[in-house]
Amino acid sequence: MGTTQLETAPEPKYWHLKTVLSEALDSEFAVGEILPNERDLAARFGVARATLRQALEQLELEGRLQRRRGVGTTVAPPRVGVAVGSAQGTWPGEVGDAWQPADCAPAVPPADVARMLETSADEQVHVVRRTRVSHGQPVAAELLYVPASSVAELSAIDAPSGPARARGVLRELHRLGLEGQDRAVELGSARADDAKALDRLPGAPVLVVTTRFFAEGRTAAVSVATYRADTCRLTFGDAGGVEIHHGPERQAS
Amino acid sequence: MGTTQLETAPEPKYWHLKTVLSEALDSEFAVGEILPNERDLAARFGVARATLRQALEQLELEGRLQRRRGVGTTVAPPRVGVAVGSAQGTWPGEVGDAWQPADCAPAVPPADVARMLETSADEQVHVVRRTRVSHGQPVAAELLYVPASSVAELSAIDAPSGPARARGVLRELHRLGLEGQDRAVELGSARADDAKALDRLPGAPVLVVTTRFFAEGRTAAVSVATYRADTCRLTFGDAGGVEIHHGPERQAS
DNA sequence: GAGTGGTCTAGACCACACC
DNA sequence: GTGTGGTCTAGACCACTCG
Repeated sequence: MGTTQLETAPEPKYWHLKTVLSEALDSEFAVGEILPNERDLAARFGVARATLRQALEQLELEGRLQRRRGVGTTVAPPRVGVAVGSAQGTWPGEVGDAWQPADCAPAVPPADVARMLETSADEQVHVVRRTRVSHGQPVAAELLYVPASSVAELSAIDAPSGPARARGVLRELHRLGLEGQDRAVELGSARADDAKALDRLPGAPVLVVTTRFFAEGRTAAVSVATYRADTCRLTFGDAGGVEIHHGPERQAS
Repeated sequence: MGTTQLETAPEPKYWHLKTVLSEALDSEFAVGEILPNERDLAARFGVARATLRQALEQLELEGRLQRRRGVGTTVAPPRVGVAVGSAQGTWPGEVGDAWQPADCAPAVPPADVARMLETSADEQVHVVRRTRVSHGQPVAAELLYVPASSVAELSAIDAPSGPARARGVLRELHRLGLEGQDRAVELGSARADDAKALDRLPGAPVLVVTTRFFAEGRTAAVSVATYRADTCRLTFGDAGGVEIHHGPERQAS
């Protein structure tokens, strides 16, 4: 019989589906447009809904789609560039930083943070909650851990918690001379409280930026900021925040 | 593994399962240890395999587990800190960089890269492939795009492609004075070729680091590096690569 | 070959947004 | 209400690793 061409195509359906959808997004849909619902799309492509969802999940992970329960699936705008700090470093709350202090309360930090702060395992520190908004959307939630030793002059008259306390802690922190900082980025999944602040479901993928602030020869504060991974592109360096637009195509080739 | 009752829980099963498993990993398993297989685990927790898998996927995303087809699910070691470049910036291939040049070939860059390089949409550039190894494991794959105008003196005698060509392109690049660089980090999913280099399945979550190198008043080269998101923590700043341990890690039990 | 994780199906019900 | 995405089930078969 004729030579049958080597098939060699164990490419998963959802992967192929993702490619097809990705190309359709580029050519046939505008940003913000609503896609057909998952049941219709699955039927149209002749696959089970679960398979279709696997493709959609990948596209959402890459920031191409946005899905909202009760609403539908929409085409996401390009990721926004979010400046994550200049090389020289600044204290949280100094002029020009994009964070909005929300609250402050004493708490025992997680073990890994306590290790960086060199506090004992059960020692309370000031925890300042802040959020960051870009283009009208919340993009990040932060917990800033400040040991009492870093804000020794903090007025005992101020309220023990609340936004006023948060401002007081930041103000006292600025009295220290910032000697340097250290940053790390990794992938994580949103805890319930962060998910709420970011308007996502728990478990949503986030970029976790851990910053250590050095002053007086030790770690004076630690910031753990969680950014929405679907909508954010973190930018570093002197030109941080500059417009580097990624086209509709970045991964497929 | 006691049967938790506590209804009134709009908390999804897989989420609760993830919490239970996470705590079990902290207290009952050592790094590298093999977990029971998915069918047994699902039966033990009284859920469908798909639900159990949803919990495992999250834990893998957080770098707690490693799953390999045909082998099993193992407890992952803590993420390795990978230095992603100092603030002052260096050219790719200068002394001390952790990349291994693998290959070089001419190709037309993706549209977004072409935009940064300010080359025309169909103009070929040198594409240097490099890989990065840490602790014996491949952690990143890179494509470095170098327009011909940045390496004008490149000897026409050299081979048009291959490792020797890669070294030649890097050498010529160093003749330019590096004026600055610009970096962005975002979440992506591994293309087929990157997945192979990283020993992962296509679609695996990766951290994409895009670096723009400036020289002579323009963008002299662009690097797109994809890091394994499950095993890597990207570190920035002067103390890059320093040990900052995250998470409840357990060495042995 | 046996055992593993990866893919896929065809249903079901739930939580949420909007009318 | 209706319609959406989110969760869950109980199977099936495939691709891979290893003895």
